[in-house]
Amino acid sequence: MFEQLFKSIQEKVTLTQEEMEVCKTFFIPKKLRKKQTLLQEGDICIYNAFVEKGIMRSFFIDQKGNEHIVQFAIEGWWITDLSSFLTNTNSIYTIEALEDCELLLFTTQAREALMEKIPRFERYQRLLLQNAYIANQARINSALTETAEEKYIKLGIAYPGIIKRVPQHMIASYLGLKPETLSRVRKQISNRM
Amino acid sequence: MFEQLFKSIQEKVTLTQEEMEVCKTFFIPKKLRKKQTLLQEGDICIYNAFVEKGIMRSFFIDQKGNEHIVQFAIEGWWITDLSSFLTNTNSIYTIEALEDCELLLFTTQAREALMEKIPRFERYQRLLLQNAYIANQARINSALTETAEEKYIKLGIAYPGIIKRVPQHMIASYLGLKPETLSRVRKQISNRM
DNA sequence: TAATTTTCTTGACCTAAATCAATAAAATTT
DNA sequence: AAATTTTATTGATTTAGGTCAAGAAAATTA
Repeated sequence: MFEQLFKSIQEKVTLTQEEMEVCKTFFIPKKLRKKQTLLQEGDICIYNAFVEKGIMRSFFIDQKGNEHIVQFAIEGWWITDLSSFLTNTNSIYTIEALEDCELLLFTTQAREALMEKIPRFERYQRLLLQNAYIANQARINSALTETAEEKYIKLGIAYPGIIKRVPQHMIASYLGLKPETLSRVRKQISNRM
Repeated sequence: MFEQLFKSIQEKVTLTQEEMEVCKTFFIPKKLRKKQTLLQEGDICIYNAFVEKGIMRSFFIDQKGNEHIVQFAIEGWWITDLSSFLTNTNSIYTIEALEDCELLLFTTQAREALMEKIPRFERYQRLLLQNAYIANQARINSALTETAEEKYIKLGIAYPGIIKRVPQHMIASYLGLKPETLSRVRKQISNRM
């Protein structure tokens, strides 16, 4: 149940066996079936969810009624509405399982308490936030500079696992493209090979 | 010299008079003339810069030779290449003064040391990172959902000071538009009023 | 204040991606 | 296995914003 989580933590900081045992008690294991939601738009996001198994997505609907996927999370990744989670405000995102999932839920309080108890855990959390920030920065630059084809190819290189496991129209949504456009982009790429 | 900085800190955490004095010793005051740079693309960004006076920008040039402004920073804001600063890697951004500026420079080491010495300062730093993350998230959503006109109007509402102080083609660059497009957008808006 | 550089505007035209519409193929559910 | 829903493809057309080019107005510098 905790393999992925400890793998993720040990990549960034070192915890003793004892600390890892303490750690476990702060997480709530939770199974979600495909299409079930962890968070509904408008609610306050009280969990940061670590994905042990399966794949999740967060998305929102804009004023024009278009759905936009904000993030995918596969095994070993965290997913939450960080803005809502950190500042206790209503979420604009919905978080949903795309496959049957096994999650480890981490509440705001558990997070505070565990950071208090295990200082190195705070470092882990800070590094996660840094990485999330850097990934977002890259995504802004991508949205501003790349063509549809470049975006798709780069995503395929960076996260081949996601492209294989997620319906194509959701990849399109994540990249800010229409499904028809992504279909055409893919055709063009394969025509050239 | 430190008014803006302490104002920024006190908005988020409370420091004693003594702590503020300690704080001061960790910053390097630096004046930059218009067009001078704090960071050149390719260098490692060793400073997080706080703007006491003036206005700074960070930008990069993409493969196609187009310049993209990543951030503006006016009085009371921080500017750096966070990715380079936090992970000690070569920067892809250049950071430049758009007006004569007074900065307070904060090195990686000073940051670590001050966070060690004044724990509440670590909280301030964490809150800054959170805010930066949330702002970036909003910017991605904006890039993905808004028209040129919406982007410009929202920027004007959120940061009227920036629109007034920065050349229009730089606003365009920040919004991911061409200067001609922004000029036309502005004409359309004023025609309707 | 003349010269240069930077900034902004406008027109004509182009293009990448969106939109609308129709099918077809897969996957799920009954 | 039939019915339904989800997913993907393809064609015709539109459109928001980009590109190219020229000129004017401001701001800087000499």
